[in-house]
Amino acid sequence: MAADPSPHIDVAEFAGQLLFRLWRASHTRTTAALGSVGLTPPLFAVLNYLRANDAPIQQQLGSAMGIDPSTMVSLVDQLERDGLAERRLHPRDRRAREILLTPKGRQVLERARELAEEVEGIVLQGLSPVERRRLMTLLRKALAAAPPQPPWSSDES
Amino acid sequence: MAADPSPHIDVAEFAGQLLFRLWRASHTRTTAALGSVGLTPPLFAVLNYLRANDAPIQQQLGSAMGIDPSTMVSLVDQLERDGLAERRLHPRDRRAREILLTPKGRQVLERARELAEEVEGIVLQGLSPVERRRLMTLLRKALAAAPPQPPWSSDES
DNA sequence: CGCCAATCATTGACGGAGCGAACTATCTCT
DNA sequence: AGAGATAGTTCGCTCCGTCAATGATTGGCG
Repeated sequence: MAADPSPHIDVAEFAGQLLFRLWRASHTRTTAALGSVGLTPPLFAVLNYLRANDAPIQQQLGSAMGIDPSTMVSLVDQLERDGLAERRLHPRDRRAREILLTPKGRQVLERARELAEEVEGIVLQGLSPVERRRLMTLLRKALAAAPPQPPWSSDES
Repeated sequence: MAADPSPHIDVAEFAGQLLFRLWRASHTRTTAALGSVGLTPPLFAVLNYLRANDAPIQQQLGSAMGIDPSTMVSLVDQLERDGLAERRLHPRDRRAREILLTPKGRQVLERARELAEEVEGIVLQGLSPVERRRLMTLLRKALAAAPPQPPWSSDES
């Protein structure tokens, strides 16, 4: 914490770089941890969304989390194949499929969430509980005010 | 900040997800902005490293930023092709190549840094200057304490 | 003085992931 | 009933990163 203790830890100067590095640190470990319950970060993100929002259709799922519809197909396929979620015909719109968490999906998700929390604890071990909360708050605030995104797809976690 | 104001802004609960989303917001715009000077985020990151560290060899470059050596080859290739950097034989170790910024590389980089700052201003527009600094500080602190990474490669920005 | 393991850079093959376009079925609106 | 929009799906393309193998070079150790 003095002048420049370690020569080759270049101080990343831009927020994007810092965000990326810390995300990557988190992502690597999260991927490993989730693997033990058969999940990947994107699947985990989808399950979390399903946990909070009841029976969304795929399109909602996708646009809410910035995932391309065609990518969402394979994600839901995987969840269905593993018995963690299932498609159900929408009662009023036969084009749409509601996505539902299965009991097994709920169980696996809860376990996965514990694992994710552990990982988070490790990744943020340099911060006190107060600082962690501050960080989350700042991230959320920035995100809420950030101009909206063109549709994307991808990782999460 | 009350109960649940907007239904489909799911509050991402995990730090990893927040980091990812904000990074993605930054990354998309950074990519677009850097494109106007012929750069990509990884190239930009490498140039920044060269700006701060004089004449590193490729292996230093790679390991310092967590980029796979084989990936680094093509990155340096691009920089060399565009005349932004060049390889030079290491005076003492003929296996190694020192990477050097060219004058043109310096110019382009400075311009790119201005662009990156603009993007940062947009992405973090929801935060006051004080909050931005706080965010950066927290990110740096977390990163410094985070357990080291297995070698990776990839984006940055 | 000469091998031997380790290291740097580079290449090529492989696999995975995301994206855009095209297609079917269905809805909505008039 | 017809026109245009929308949900989901499929397919192919392309880009990127990873891994193992290779060639040149170094440094250590008999």
